[in-house]
Order: sequence, then structure tokens, then C-alpha cells
Amino acid sequence: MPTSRPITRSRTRTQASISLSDQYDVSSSDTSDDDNNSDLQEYFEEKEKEDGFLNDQGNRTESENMRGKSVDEGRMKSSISISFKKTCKVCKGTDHQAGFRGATYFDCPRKPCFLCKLPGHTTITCPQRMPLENALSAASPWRTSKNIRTCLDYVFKRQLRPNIPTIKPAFCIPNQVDRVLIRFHSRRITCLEFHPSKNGVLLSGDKKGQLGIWDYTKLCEKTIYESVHSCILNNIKFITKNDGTIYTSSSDGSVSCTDLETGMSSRLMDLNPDGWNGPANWRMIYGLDCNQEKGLLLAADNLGSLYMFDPRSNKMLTEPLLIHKRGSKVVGLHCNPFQSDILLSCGNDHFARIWDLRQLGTGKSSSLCNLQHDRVVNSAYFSPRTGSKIVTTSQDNRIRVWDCIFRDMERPAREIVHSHDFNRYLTPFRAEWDPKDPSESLIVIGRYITENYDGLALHPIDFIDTATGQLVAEVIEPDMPTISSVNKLHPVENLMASGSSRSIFIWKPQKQQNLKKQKQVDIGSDVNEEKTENKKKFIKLRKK
DNA sequence: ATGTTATGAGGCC
DNA sequence: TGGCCTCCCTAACA
Repeated sequence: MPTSRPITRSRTRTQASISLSDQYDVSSSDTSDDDNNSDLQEYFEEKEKEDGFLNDQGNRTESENMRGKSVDEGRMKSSISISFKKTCKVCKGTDHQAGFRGATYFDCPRKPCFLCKLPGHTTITCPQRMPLENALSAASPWRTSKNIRTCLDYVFKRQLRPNIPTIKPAFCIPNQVDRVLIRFHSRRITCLEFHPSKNGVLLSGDKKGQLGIWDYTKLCEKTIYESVHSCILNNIKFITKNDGTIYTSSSDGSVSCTDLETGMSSRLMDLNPDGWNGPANWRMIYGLDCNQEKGLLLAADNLGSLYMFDPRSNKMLTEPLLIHKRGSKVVGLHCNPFQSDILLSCGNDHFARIWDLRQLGTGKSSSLCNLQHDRVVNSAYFSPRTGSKIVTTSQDNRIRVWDCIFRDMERPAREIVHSHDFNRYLTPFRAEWDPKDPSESLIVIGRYITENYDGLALHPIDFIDTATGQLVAEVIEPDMPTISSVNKLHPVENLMASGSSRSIFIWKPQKQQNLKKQKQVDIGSDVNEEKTENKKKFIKLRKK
């Protein structure tokens, strides 16, 4: 049985960079799995091949099931009296097993596809699983509705048309790890933000409410402020670019203002002034954004309400306004970069909604537009330059793009199937625009399911061209086996910061970009190895 | 090495 | 509406 191959990819690095693979011997492989292989395991392998578990469709016919069962039982009876058949952890069936085989994950064939949610196949054969070379087939075609509805036309139409370039420049992908802060935070990272004016400063928040400040141009200059919040730090925002003050929101129900130099923070707003009165009464703030023109802060809580206040006078401007279904969490807020009175919100009620702040205060609290999704909307963002497009990330494993917010909003212009449907314990995935792309079409988002790269199970960071639905690049790092759900592109430089578990990675473009996926499906190898080799090494390294 | 646990949303009654 | 159960590629720590 072949063992996993060592990492052979060569990479150039800067002097200051940290490379995990420099710190351990990648060619010395862990041993041991082969010896433990029981007859039973071999039998399961054989049977899977016989039964066509690995067939094209990933389906099993009824007769095959029956046949498998009887052979199975016959064998078990002949050897032992107590049945200890291995069952599928998903459906508890006994004739197959879901899970990793080497670096390739096999789904339970009896469940709908984990990627596109449709029955009849698994993720391995899913037609929506985007290969880099042939990605066009992955996205659904442009949709046009006959019912063209004009929305926000009065704001955008004239100003924006001339600003949209006709020639699309080549994308520049930061696909090579430049430097890393391993275990910088004590809990998983929940948000990242580049300082808008201080070069090389990256701010990060974690699940515990701690704020991290890292000058990545000087590797050693990093600070953690521990007492900014008491639980999940959800957002970091600036009101003025040259300010040394940041505004943060948290699941502790507060919005804080923190001085970056001193770490002194003050509460601007606290939805839980009486402390903990049980989970039913606890309020959390997930959405936060600022209206740059007016210098206002907008925050939204877990019960569907929006709060507007002036951070200078620390006065609430209006009563809390219900902008999503009562009792449902508002997950995100985003002010339009071109017209900051236009607000985009998204929430657990499966909607993203567009609002005009000028109409909110006058008691006319109906939204301009409601964008329906099939499940929870993790994020919704206006495009960074013109604000005329919207990208949303929903838990139904689809990224939706609305192309022109002053035209047809009935349906998204494009739906891209992409794996970001997570169960608990992860920071929600959010597709974000590349602020440097003049065509406003490139987005970045981490991927949940693994891909097999030269025998390594890795979670890539995907760059997708929303104009075509094409997967432009999938960025991986052999030393990063964890999921990178927080990804932030630098507003000016060709850099990306990504938060993966407790570590932060800074990525830069490779001189010669090699975007071709090095994929090897090694069905049948390393059958017993649940955790891949690189994962084990990463764990070892972190324990040092 | 293996078990535990942090936790959220959907679905059912 | 609320309580209870379930859940598929986690990650870190006992």
C-alpha cells in the first residue's frame, strides 16, 4: 500500500517569512496505518469495489444492497459471534462508510450531494464541483427576467455608467504565503481588517473577544488587547481613515471604541446593561458598519433590530428599528460605498434587504428591496467601487450575484455553487469583493470541503470571477490544513490576509503564478488514515 | 491515542 | 411558539 508522498512543491520566500515546512522534516512520513489493517477493512475495500460503491453515480441499487448484506452477514457469522460491523457515520448503513480515504473524502451515497444539495450523486461526481480548467459549466447561466424593476435608479444610473470599465484587466492573485503568525489568538479568528492608512497593520478579532494588532512588515510587532470584548468580536470598523480609533462590535452585545496605541476602550453601546439573565435575554451585535459621510455608526442585533448612533456624542439617533424578522439574527450590515445612505443588511430570516436610511427615520421603514435566499445569508456586500453590484453568501452553498442594483432585483444574475455550508464551530464564510479589481467581478471565499492535492487534504481559498462564474484560482498552502474562513484582500496592495483557526497568514502574489491544480485522486490508498499526514505534522508543530 | 466539548440552525411535534 | 433532537470534510484540549 503506498504511503503519502512528501511535499515537493518548491516555493520562494522572503527573508522574513516563516515557513512551517522549514521547521520540520516533511519527507519523514508517519508510519503505522498499514499494520493495523484488519481483514475486515480489506474486506470492506473489496466489497466496495465489487458493489460499485465507487461507481459513476455513487448510487447503489436495491439488489446490490441486498447482495452486499447477505455476503456481509455470512462472513461475520463465520468468524465471530458478536457483530461489530463498521457503520456509515452518516446513515448508519453497514455496507459502506463515509469519510476520508487518504486525502479524498467519500460521501455517504445515500444522502444528497453535500455540495449542491441535489440527490443522485455525491460530491466526488458532482457536476457543480468546479475544476479550474473547466469552470464555466459550474455556474448557472445568466438569468433575465422580463419584469425589469427599477430600484435605486434615481441614485446611481447616471453616475455609475461611465465608471464601469469596458476592458477587464488580468487578475492578480496573492497565492503564496509570505508570513504566518501561528496561534496568534487563543481562540479562532472571527474577523480581519487592514488598517486603511497605516501601512502594514492588520487588525484581527477572535471568538473570545480579543483584539489583535500586527505590523506584518515587522514580524515581531504584534499586540493582543484582551479586554476589549468578552465574547466573539464580530466586526472591526474605522470611521475616519487616519484615525487611531477603531470601532468593534461583539456578541457580548456592545459596540466599543478602542484606541490602537493604548488599547484603552470605551463602551459606546451596551445591549446587556444588566448582565447575564439567561440565553433568552442576551442580546448580541453581529452587524456593524459606518456611514462615512455622516460619521454615523450602524449596528444590528440578534433580534432583528437596527441601531443608529453618533459615536462622537454617543447618542442614539432613533429608536431601534426592526429590519429583519422579529427575533431573527441580523448577520451583517454594509453601507453602499458610493451612496452611504443606502444600506444592505442580511440575516437569519433568509433575506438580504436594501434600505434607504433617509426613509428609515421618517417612519417609513419598508425596505427598498428584499433578496430572498433558501437559507441563512452569511454576508451581503455592495461592490467596492461603484456599489452597483451585490454579492451574497448563503448557507445553501450558493454565492449569488446581483449585477445592477438599479435594474432587475427579482432574481440574482448568477448563482454559483460553492462549498461553504458549515456545521457549527467555524467562523461563517463570506464572499468578499476584491477592492482592487476595477471590473468589480473578482471575489474571494474560503472553501469548506477538501480537495486532494498530491495526497494532501487541503481547504483552498477560492477566487471566483463572478462575471463568468469561473474559478480563477484556488489558493492552497501545504502547511495550512485548516479551513480558512476569514479572508481579507488589501484595499491597495496585492496582499491577502487569511484567518485559519487561531493563525493568521499573509499572502502575496507569486512571481510566476502556477494556478493549475495539482490534483491526484488516490482511491484506495491509505485506507485507514483518517487524518492526513500534513494535518498530523501541523498538530505536532503547534504543540511545540 | 481517543474522547470531549465548544457551539448554531433546522426540523419536528 | 417553544422544547427537544439531530447534525457530513472542526479544532483544541483533556
